[in-house]
Amino acid sequence: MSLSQLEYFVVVAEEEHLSRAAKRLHVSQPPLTRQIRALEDELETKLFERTPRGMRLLPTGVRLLEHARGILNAVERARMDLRVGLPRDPAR
Amino acid sequence: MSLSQLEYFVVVAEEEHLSRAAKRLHVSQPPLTRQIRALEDELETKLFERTPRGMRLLPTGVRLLEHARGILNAVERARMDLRVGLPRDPAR
DNA sequence: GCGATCCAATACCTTTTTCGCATCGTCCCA
DNA sequence: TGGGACGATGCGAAAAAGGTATTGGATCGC
Repeated sequence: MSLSQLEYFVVVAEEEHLSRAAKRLHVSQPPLTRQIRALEDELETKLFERTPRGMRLLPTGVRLLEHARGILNAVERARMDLRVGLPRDPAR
Repeated sequence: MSLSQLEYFVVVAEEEHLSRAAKRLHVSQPPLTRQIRALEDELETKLFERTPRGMRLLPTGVRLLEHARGILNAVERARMDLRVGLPRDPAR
């Protein structure tokens, strides 16, 4: 599980569509297919149901989506917090 | 910033020593040097002070350490939560 | 039914990243 | 001043990620 896989996963989950997600992520569709599949393989769970219209989240996917957003937000908070010169508690 | 970089960082911070950290992580020392440096480069901050005895966390590093542990714990919780068969709320 | 269309999946190759081994430079101490 | 213990660096190999082209399959319009 990598952070980019989680980013990919979140966008695919939001778009319910690999090609649109790929466009949003500025990558091509095949890597997305592979990374999503790699995620499913590693977690030993299907995250999406493949339909002729696109990808629909399965219940396990919904659960991962919450986790993934939390993790990515935490990463973003860390980045913000470390931004040079920013004191620990600017209000004090 | 990648999850493995954060794992590396946490262990180096705990050991205050690249070679010992490398042993714990089952990698060799050079990749550790490089990944830590890559992290510092990306965050545009020094995380460790290099001493003849090893590596000592700088204040920014201490801050990142808290974030890193939180993120890695969140990842671990996600993994646990997705483990097959585990219902959402086993108590109900 | 049948071709066109729109999906995701696969094959194949290229590029990027990561890793390990060997070695270096530096500092400290006996 | 020589040896030992650090982290840093050079370099070639291995692994991971990405891109283009293509395939397979389901649906829709005619």
